[in-house]
Amino acid sequence: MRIGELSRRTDTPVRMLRYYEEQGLIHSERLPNGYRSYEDYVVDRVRQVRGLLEVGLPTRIIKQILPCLDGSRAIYLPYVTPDMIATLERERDRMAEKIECLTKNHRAISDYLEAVSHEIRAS
Amino acid sequence: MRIGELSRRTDTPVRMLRYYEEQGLIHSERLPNGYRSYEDYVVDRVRQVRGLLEVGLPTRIIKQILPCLDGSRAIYLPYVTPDMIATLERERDRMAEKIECLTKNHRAISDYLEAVSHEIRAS
DNA sequence: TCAATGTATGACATTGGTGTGAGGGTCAAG
DNA sequence: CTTGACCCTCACACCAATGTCATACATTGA
Repeated sequence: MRIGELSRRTDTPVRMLRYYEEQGLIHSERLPNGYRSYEDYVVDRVRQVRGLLEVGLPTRIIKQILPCLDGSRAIYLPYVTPDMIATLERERDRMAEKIECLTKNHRAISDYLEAVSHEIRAS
Repeated sequence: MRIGELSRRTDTPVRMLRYYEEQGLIHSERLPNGYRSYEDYVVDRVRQVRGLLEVGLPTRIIKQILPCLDGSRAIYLPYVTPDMIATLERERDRMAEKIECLTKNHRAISDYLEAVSHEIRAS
């Protein structure tokens, strides 16, 4: 598919798709006329990238961890450096912290909204 | 306590503490000499603010939801506008999405690291 | 008293993710 | 052949969070 369709299917500005490519997060072939052409799987990848960006990971880190999140991972095992492992462990721990933070605040907001809705019903 | 101690206890640059105050996220009294003076509870608040910033919430939103996360919340109930409720619901839902995304990727990284460590032990 | 440390304000710079627009090709439908 | 929709690259602008620096006052200990 071309960039417009990818943009629609991922609800992502075309500008950003080019940017993600520039940052090495997604890949495209080129049609004879120079247009970018994407494989289907890129749709999912873009969604994943956007999710990770939303939770505060910079593209630099996303680029590093993406290959490990790709399903058929056995291929990558031989290439893993200790450095890479350290990065992954760090990010894994940071993610755990974030999950904890989000969960706590999510519950607090939910409880609050719950209380408010009771209040309204009572008045 | 003064700003230096707060900085140490929250592991936050002094610069940022002043910024958070400017954004209305924390509050300080002033000592006779003009120095900022903080209550103990501000330590926790700063940590909460940093956590929320880390997971991608902008200060504008944090400022809105913080009052609802303060424990003694009954006081705030009468002041809640429908507008505010809408904001809270939106943020609650966005948080849920983020938790899902993080959980998924956290597990993927964990699994990957697990696989790698087995590989290493086997070789 | 002097030096060191902490604090205040204000200004400017940087960074990363975005928005936006200029200027120009491609191509299919009318 | 022209129009309109889509694509290209490049450049400049923007915003929020953060870093850094300059200048100056306060406090404390040698």
